[in-house]
Amino acid sequence: MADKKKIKVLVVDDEPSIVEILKYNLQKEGYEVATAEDGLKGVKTAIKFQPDVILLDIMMPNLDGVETCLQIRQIPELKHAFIIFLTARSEEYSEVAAFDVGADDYITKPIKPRALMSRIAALFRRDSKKEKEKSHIIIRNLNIDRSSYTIDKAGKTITLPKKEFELLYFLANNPNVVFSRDELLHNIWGSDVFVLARTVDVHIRKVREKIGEEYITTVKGVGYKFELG
Amino acid sequence: MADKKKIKVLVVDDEPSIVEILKYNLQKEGYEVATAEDGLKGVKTAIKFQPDVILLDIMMPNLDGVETCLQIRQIPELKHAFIIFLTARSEEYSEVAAFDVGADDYITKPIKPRALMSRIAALFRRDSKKEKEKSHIIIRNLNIDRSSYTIDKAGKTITLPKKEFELLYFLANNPNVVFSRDELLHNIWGSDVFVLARTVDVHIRKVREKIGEEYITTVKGVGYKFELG
DNA sequence: CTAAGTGATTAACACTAACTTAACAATTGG
DNA sequence: CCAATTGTTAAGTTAGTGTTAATCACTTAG
Repeated sequence: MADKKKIKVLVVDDEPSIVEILKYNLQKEGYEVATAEDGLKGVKTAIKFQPDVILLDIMMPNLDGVETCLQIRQIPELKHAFIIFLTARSEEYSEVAAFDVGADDYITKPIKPRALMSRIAALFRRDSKKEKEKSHIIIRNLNIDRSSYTIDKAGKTITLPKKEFELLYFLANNPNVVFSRDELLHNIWGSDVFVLARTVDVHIRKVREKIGEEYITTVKGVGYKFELG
Repeated sequence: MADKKKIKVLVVDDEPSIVEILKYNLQKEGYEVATAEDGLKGVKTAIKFQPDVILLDIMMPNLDGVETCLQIRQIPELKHAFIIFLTARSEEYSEVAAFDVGADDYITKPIKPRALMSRIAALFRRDSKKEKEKSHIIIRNLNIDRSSYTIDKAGKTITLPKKEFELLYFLANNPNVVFSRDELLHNIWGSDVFVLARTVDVHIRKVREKIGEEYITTVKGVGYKFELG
């Protein structure tokens, strides 16, 4: 949950309807979207926008997809952007040419938004197994297990709701460090969520209720910390 | 699962003679073989060919083995491919770097084809053993049998449809680990199928209906897990 | 070939835990 | 002692899940 950073997608297509459909769906999924209507503008926009993913129509005025891709691949900052071609039909020619110029994937029209969304999501999915292995803290007599959202304490297993768990997990990961309510909100809720700072208090209260009062201490005027020793 | 299907091996090396030797030997052993002459082409070929094993020369033009490996590991469909590095001499550096970027094994030149063949074979023997051992799980009072898609519970035998069974089977194989709907979709449905995440809910519902409510628990905002204890 | 059946997926609506807010009580430190 | 800060409780709201049913794709029986 730490990476709240929005993934940027650039859509380059000369058909406004397709651009709109893609833009709508991408934004709905939480991506930051920029668009361009031809290859030339696509390259310019890419330089400024620094996208993580570029969707390129093959057939466009000014610069076609293949040429555009070539140019984009010249730009050092965009070398590692993921380029996906959109092709009208599965022309064997296009497919081969696309990979030759450095495309990473291609999709044939008509585009099924859901399939495309899930394909893009897959690109950025982290290896969940590895993540899960790392996510286990043993501190004092608590056994905090991220993979199951549970706390083991003296043989008893307690399951916490998401926010409560994240809160305890975050504090336990940084023991003896005091965090203000705002810092906690920023780290756990994310930077684009606006809730009252005192909401934290209520969650602290519930965590204390469930695991005991002796772990999280209040530093008046500052915030909370996980107590070691 | 893919017992009968040919195992696909991709050889990436810039020395044609080595490529030929490996190709010949691999084909003789019954593998399906593709080749590429540098890292860049290797990545592209890997995407199309979807190999199970990738043999990567460390020193190559365009992209060296380490970089190639990194790129390949980015691709979701190739995350679980076995990557074996081929190194000129046993350079300490190479070995460390190779494993750091996600290599599964490495072999020093000069290559002895027979040794390599048996090592590749071993990879899949190991894997298939795991599969076989786990084709039958006994957990809590459930007796989950993959070969017949049935669950035995207190003497009663319940047969589940495929998806429902796979879902229960997967969760039971990783007890106490919470999986998001997306993770379940990718692990059970596969990475190239696009269904709504909430489809999982319906299957969960049906499994619960058939085996009882006490096994699979919901972690709200996260996903589902198989409950132990 | 059609009918009936099974399973998968989607969509719609119902429901509830979790989250947020607000209001008031308790406590802390100056 | 009093102002500020935090604790606590409870009520309101929402997001997430449960559940049912309709639809679709496939298979099977007649």
